[in-house]
Amino acid sequence: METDLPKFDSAFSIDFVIFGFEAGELKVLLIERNQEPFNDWWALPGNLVENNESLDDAATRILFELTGFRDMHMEQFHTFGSVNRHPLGRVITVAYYALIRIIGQKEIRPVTQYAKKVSWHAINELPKLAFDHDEIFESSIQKLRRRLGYQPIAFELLPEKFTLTQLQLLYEAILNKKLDKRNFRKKMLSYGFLKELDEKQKGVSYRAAKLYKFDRRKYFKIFQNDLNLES
Amino acid sequence: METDLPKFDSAFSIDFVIFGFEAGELKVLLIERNQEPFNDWWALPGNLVENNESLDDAATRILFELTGFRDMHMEQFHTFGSVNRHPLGRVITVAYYALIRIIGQKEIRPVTQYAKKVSWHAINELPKLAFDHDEIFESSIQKLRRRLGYQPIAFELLPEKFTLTQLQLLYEAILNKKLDKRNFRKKMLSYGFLKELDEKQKGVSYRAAKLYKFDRRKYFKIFQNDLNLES
DNA sequence: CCAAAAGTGTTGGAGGTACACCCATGA
DNA sequence: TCATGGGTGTACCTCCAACACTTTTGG
Repeated sequence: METDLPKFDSAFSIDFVIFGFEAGELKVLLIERNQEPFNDWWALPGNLVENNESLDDAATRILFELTGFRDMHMEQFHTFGSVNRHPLGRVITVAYYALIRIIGQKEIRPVTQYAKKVSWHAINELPKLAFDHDEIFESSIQKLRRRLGYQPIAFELLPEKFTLTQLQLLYEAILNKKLDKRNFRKKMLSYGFLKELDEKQKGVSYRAAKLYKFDRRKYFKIFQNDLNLES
Repeated sequence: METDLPKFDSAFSIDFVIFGFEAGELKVLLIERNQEPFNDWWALPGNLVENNESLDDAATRILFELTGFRDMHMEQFHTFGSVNRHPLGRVITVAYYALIRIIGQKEIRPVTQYAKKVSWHAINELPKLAFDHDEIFESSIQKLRRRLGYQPIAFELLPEKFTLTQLQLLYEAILNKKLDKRNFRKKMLSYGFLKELDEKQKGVSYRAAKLYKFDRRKYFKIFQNDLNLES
């Protein structure tokens, strides 16, 4: 066991639950650890926060180092600070979720020395994770579900142009339940922030669906701010 | 300026937004600092996390030290980690809100050496706060508003026996808007988790109102778990 | 022409909103 | 008896849920 972490008796880290949506399934990016403790286990990607960077800056940097992407939607959702969550010492971790568009860019650039492999895992078939990462994941999915109700996060996971069926499948994957097709479409379109394009799906061997775009400007015009959505 | 904080170039703290409800107003407990930086400023109470305690344990301890109360409802809501949020060095703070029943126990026991005074302030008349505490407060009230919709937090702020008008005033204070009396009562009673008592308000110079109790058991029977409340 | 998914309306019920007056009590 | 808040019902409307068939397209 090596202890190459600076100030390891009291360190901050950031751990990421990185969500992607592909083939109708919600997926999470995991790394296979290349280091004790939990060598060979799957874990959420993450790293330590440097002394001269804010949490959000650290999150941006770490996500870039891990995936090669910038400007992903990300948000802090909980901080985990049990004394013994890390066997080698005290590490408090701020958990973020990130939403990325898998489509088109399947190859995540290989990562730090901490990871042997990086790969997407369907959220219904996750392996047992290292540390307290099961708990972190569980917490992330609950937050995601809740925020789906009042923030336009679904569109961060879809390609720019998408069909209503894709959107519905994504909602179903996040909420983990079936929705009624007609009701779903009616409601989504009634909001007025989906822009119908003059374009159709390509390469399918059945009737091609219309493509839509999320109109962020209209969305924010309709919901001045997030909070106006409720009561 | 003294720097008596241990490991001050990278410390954790917990800051509290402690809410109370009194005289129809939502209030927050602030301390007047007795120390540089921000000597004489009002600030949110808080303290450093020790190395051998989890965040929630630290929160419980700190809240007890500050107020003399245990078993208050409290919950972490965000972690603030700008590099320069504390002028003397890097301090990452995990913000919690706590809900306490002011009624009957107006005297908060005097506090640490960090505070000259401790007092309740109506949330609409807050002074400018030290550090980034304005931002932390703002964030807390938004979380509180949202959680009011799906968690039984109002009852943590009211005395055990309360009138429907008190409950309504509390909702109005948190949501910062007027509600319709008849609709509010109808809806609250329709949930079925308020127990009407054979008792009335005392000491008022007008018709005394019926008292109610929150029936936690029924609440959890009705809403198996928090998440079932939505969609 | 077949397989596959796209696309489309109506109805009933629940719940939300708007709204105004009489009642009970203590001073 | 008066001032103060307590307590109550109805009508409308919006939104949600349930539900099945026809259309389009590529192979």
